[in-house]
Amino acid sequence: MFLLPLENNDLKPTLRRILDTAEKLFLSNDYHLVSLNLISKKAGVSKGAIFHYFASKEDLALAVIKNMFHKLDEQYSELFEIKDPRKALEKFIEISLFLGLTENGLSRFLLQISGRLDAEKSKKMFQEVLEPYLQHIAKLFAEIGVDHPYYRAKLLFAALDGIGMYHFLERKQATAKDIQNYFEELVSIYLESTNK
Amino acid sequence: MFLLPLENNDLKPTLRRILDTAEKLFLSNDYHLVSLNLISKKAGVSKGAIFHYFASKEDLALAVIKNMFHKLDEQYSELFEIKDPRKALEKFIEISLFLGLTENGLSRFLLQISGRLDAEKSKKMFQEVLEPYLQHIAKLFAEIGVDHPYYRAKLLFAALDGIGMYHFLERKQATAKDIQNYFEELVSIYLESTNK
Amino acid sequence: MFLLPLENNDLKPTLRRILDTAEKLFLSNDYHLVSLNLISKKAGVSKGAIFHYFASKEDLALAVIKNMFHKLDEQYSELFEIKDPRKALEKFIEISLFLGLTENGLSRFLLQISGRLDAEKSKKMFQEVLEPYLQHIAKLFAEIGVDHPYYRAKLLFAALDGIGMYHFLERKQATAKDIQNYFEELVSIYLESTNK
Amino acid sequence: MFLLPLENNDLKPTLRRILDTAEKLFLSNDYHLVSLNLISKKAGVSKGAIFHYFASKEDLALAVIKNMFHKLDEQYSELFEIKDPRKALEKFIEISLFLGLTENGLSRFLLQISGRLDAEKSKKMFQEVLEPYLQHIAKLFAEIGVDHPYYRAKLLFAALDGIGMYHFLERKQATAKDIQNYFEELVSIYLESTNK
DNA sequence: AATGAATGAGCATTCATTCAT
DNA sequence: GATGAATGAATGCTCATTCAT
Repeated sequence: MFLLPLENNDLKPTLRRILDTAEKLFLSNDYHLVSLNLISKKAGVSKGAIFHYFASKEDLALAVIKNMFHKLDEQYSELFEIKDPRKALEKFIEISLFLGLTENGLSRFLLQISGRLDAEKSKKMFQEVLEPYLQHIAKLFAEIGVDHPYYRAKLLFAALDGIGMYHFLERKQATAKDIQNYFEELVSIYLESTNK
Repeated sequence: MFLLPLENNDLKPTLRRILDTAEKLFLSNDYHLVSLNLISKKAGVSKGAIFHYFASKEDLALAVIKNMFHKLDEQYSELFEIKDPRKALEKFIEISLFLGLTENGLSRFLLQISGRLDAEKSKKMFQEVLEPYLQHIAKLFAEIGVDHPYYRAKLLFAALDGIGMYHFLERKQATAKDIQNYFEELVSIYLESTNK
Repeated sequence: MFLLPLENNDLKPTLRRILDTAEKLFLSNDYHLVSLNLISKKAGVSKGAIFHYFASKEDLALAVIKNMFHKLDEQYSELFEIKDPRKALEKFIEISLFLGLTENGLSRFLLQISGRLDAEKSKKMFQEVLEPYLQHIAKLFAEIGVDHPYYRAKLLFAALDGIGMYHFLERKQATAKDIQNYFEELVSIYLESTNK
Repeated sequence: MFLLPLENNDLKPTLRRILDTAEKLFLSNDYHLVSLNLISKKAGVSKGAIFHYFASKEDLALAVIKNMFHKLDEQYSELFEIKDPRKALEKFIEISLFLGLTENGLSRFLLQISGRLDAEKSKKMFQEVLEPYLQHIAKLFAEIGVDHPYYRAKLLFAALDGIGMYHFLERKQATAKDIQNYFEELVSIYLESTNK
């Protein structure tokens, strides 16, 4: 959708295992608790192999983030085929809620990595991986006549990310009922309150 | 407001200095980068003194969180005097936006500590420090006739926390104009779309 | 003689052991082959203890160097009581030959540490530990009427250090005969060729 | 002059590049900072290629040393044509001063490699690369009637090497004036004080 | 002959924690 | 109450070396 396609199939098996293992571990644990030792052990490769492919742990983390957004692109690809902006936004909320509440580590991971980057790099990461999504959703909000479409898009993203975080804090798996209720509320308030 | 009062004045100066220093450092830096060594140096107390008052670093972090929410209580205390629920919610959004966008470290810190706690402890922390606020805001939403007041309250909190996080990722200080726009959108989204 | 006295007796036993062990190891082995692991093991202290006293391996190495020059000061202290500059120079050569040929690692160690320091620090180290000696010897050469006393002092130091290095390369312990011959040559050429 | 001729032209380009790159890097950096990775990258050959030609890093370093002394032979070759031993020695001092003060890495490199070799190998290296030069200069000293020609030769070498080392420590580029003064002093010290 | 992926031992350093004083 | 010396496990990272191709 927004990022260049990544030929996952071409990756060397060792690299493949490193990326997959790192992703799984980074998403569900604090960055500092995921040591390269742990990754190498779980991935069944030597620690040296990690450094053969990545210059540093930070580099690996960044690669994992990009890789994840590539995968997200596929999940969101069906949005493009929806012509009606209101329907497209509903679909976006539906997909995001599902992704955010089932696999809630991405925002947390992003936040933590950002805390280790300098301003320049963090901004760059934001613009590379998040801004394209934001722009797209803002355009849809503009089409349905929202006053500040970019601000509203950001608030929607914030709410979606935030909800995942709250469930993480509560250690409460969202039920189908929860998701249904969030969905109804979100659609009701973010999409219906347009023509003020 | 929601938490037991803490007799700050009674605190021993050493303890006082530890808590204040730890708070300042934890809020603006990654948990792992704030070593007890650093805290003890900046606070001008010995490392041993920290362990005299807290059983572990985690314990200190938890104490800092509680202490911060006590201070937040004061900031939100004026909410109580507002009778009109709609006005009270507007005030809440206004205060939270200001706090969240000027000093955005709290949610990040909470999230990071949570990542180090087991399910039981994280849930307990959530219920002690966040749930009371959520309940209060949910009650206000109920008063203005919202369908799922608790879900809406959570979505509002999520949006407010999330916005701070996005500005952190972007490394972009929110301008007065930004805050104004967020405020208008939030009010429009969360307060105007009541009577469906 | 040139450096402030160091109250060795006041040193904590742990620090004492670290310094002594590091000195012994650094003087007879390549810097990189002397790991902190090795030092801590041979000294019978924990690795952490080293970092309790020194911020880095480089810091420890620098401390060892200063410590050694303090000890050298004691060896050279008798020079001060000699009034006749020619006799003083002879004594200096005698002491230096003995020290340089029996314990020949100092120059090598100095050279290697210097290679790891930036220009500023290396120059500073030179001026702190070597320059005072050079100045003193240059003054003695001036007194006996040498044309370029500072250059000659440096050449004498260079010859004395260099001889130690050559014996190190040859792995040849200098015999009493060797020392006697070097002494005669040095005195003959550096002290007799004055009045050109 | 002293070493067997090396048919540089016959060397395979890969080997040629490895040797040249390694020499440049070893002469200006600490042995441990010059990794095979670095050499292979700078030389534009694979790491495996290095191991194709040399059994180990140490082996490569030794080869570089031999190669360098072959090149030095060319620099000193004009000495042979000088019949007057005093003139030959002056020429030797002049060349050595120039080489030692402009490119002072050789002695340091030799010393460092020696620190990693066992006694046997270091002695062998000394005898192969340095001893021939020493013998030659000692013979010249003998011709001008010096008492201990071999000791004096060694002291001259030591002074020449040592001077380079001092300039390295001081991080002070020798000026034309410095070289002139050193030259005058060295001639005065080592050549004028013959007839005791 | 030459590549470069992969290894694993080793390194300097960090840090929460303990404990004698 | 308070100090700070001492510990030792763990971490990110380097690097010479091996080996299948």
